[in-house]
Amino acid sequence: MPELPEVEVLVRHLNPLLKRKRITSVEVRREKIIRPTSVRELNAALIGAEFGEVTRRGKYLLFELLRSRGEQTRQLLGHLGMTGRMYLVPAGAPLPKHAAVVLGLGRENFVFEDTRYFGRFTLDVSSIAGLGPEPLGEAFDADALRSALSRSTQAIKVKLLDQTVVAGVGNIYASEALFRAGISPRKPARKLSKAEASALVKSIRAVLAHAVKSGSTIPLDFAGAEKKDGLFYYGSTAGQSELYEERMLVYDRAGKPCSKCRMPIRRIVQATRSTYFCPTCQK
DNA sequence: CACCATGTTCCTTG
DNA sequence: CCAAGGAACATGGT
Repeated sequence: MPELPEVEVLVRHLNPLLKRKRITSVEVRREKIIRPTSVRELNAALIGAEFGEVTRRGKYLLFELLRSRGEQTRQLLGHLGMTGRMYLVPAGAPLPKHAAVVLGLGRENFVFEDTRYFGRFTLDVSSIAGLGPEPLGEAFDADALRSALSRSTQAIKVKLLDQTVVAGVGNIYASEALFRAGISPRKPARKLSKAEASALVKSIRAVLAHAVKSGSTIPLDFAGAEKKDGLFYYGSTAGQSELYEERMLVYDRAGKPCSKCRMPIRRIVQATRSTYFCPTCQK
């Protein structure tokens, strides 16, 4: 479940679990995931290093690697793609079918599992350089958003997925934020008024902050669960899945009544991806 | 078999 | 150089 809130909750979960743990082995089962880093480079950088802080930038996870005094510290960059998960399991526990990278930490293994293998686990941190502002940070305001959109004729929904405009909004929360702001997803980005940009900034912040708070509150089913593996995933149990979906006002709700006006929610396709909105509430 | 899926990157076209 | 559109990546669910 990887947009900014899911990554943020995962980072908060992993940080205390990984801190000060020493990496004793590295097993790369899918080389694509560490690209452009080689297995040799990854081994050299990781084996013998300890984890420092785990932080987040947009949808990326950043793992600080501490080495003994005098040696340079490096960073490891993680991205969950569409289906990535990261969790700790006891050493010797069976690995899932799509385990991409496994780090040995003594009595535990740190597993990066990714069914579709769209994720990343690499020493190449260059992709964070071009990211736009953090949506929950001070730099993200109506002026910043408007100037980022000023030359774009594309629909606002499509531009919200552009990580250089704002870092961390994905397909679910883009639809949710536009609904809360009362803005049509088809509105050309550069036509947003100052008032609309201001409302959109507020709704993006609210939607993301609320999701982080909910994710942090829900007892997530991480390592230790029996049948359902240990993972980061809101929908890992039926009850939690319902809680999660209830929070969505428009996403994946085509045909269901709008929470404000009861008209049916519509699904359209923009830039090959689904958008959900209320045609009467969103102009 | 068809279509859908939380994301990014690469290629082409204008 | 830039913006925009679309395919590619890979696997699984319905």
